[in-house]
Amino acid sequence: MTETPTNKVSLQDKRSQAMRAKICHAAIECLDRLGYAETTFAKIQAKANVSRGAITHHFPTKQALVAATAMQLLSNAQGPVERGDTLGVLPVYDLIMTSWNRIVNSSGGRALVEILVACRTDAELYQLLEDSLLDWDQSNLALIAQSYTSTDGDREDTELLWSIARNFLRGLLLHEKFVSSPEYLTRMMDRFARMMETQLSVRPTPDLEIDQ
Amino acid sequence: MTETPTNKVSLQDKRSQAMRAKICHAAIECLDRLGYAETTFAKIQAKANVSRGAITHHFPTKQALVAATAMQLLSNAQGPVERGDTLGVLPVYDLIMTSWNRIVNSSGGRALVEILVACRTDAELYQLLEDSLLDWDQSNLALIAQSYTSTDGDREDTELLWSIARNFLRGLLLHEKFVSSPEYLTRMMDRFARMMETQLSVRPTPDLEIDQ
DNA sequence: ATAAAAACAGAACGGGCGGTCTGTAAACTG
DNA sequence: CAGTTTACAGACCGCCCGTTCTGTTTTTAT
Repeated sequence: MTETPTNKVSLQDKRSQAMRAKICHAAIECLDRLGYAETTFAKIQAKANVSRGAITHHFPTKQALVAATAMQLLSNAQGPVERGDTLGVLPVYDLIMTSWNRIVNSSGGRALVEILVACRTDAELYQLLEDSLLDWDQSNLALIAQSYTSTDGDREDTELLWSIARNFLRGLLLHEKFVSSPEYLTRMMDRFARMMETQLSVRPTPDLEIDQ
Repeated sequence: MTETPTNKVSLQDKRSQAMRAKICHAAIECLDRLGYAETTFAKIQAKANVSRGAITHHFPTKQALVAATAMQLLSNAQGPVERGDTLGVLPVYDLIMTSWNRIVNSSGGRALVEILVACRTDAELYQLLEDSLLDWDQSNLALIAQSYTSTDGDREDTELLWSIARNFLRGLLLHEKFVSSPEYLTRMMDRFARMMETQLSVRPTPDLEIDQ
């Protein structure tokens, strides 16, 4: 069934989704490069090369746009943790390093932090994102717990450790510009990853069913 | 001696400094409660109960005001790490807990994070604060290294560990609103503090000279 | 084919922002 | 005590922001 006769996704839906993705992509770049405050409709419009009406049509308010952008970022940030460059499960050390290099310290990761910070003081934005972020957190922890386990074998401890790692990496993002030298940041990452290695390990019996 | 003969600090200087402190204090509250973007001259003016002219007289631009606020926050955040409630040096576990409760997760700590985030994308603000923040970082690490030491006795390792702790606590601030329950946050703190306990310890020979 | 609805396009607008500018009182200087 | 400087006070302004509103084109339903 290559051709789906009863095409649920109409031509309009496709255009719509493409436009929304285009706008959100531009929003991510703006958030990363300009920060939340300077991320304005005009800037997004210019970067995405779309009209003003297109933006306001799809996103009635700025918070709605940012919330939609955040949700897209979350779904993007979900997968790559486990399947990095290699097909199998990464060693703990590499998991930390890859999370930093590919997820947190990326355009999307930095944009997400901007949004998280904005959520702290923007009640409307917070309300739009609260549920999604809690869900993401849960499923992200579950994903980790599938492939990794605390040395004491406790499921909750595994999740705690990974939560700690995530928060450390996010905090590192704020500190990055004020680190004395790039090498020092490398050493911090190395030290943290080595510390985590002593607490966390790859689950001895990997999942039998591996998708794709 | 109400009248100090060789008065280095003039009456003007006193008024000036008092006004600046008043404005910065209001700025801290605004940054904490409203975030950087919504922290505006008008809001600060209202919260501090001062005139608009007073603010613009002391701080030519918003960045200058925020930078001055940040410097005040840094000097406040420097001391309390070591001498918490007790007079002596805190155990590592308590050091972590106290740092969170009294420093990072305080009005000033949250304001500082807002400023750090703003620095990432505001070149002018970054330039004003770069040196001060690097200096603060150095002296903060030195302060810790005075009272604590890595289990392997290495000075640099001590600093790395404390840098890790600081970044974790800051990251936790971003995540705080999205934690599933307050107890979970407590458990994260406990888990992290216990992990740090295995790496860091109170220096066996405390400093002989203790100021004040 | 035709009507309705959705997807844009872009002008318009009120408000609040950061920054400037002028006026006044207090504090220093000689 | 005169004269200058500093510390405020508050009006003012241009700009840009988020939002709204009115067309125009494209898709969809009948």
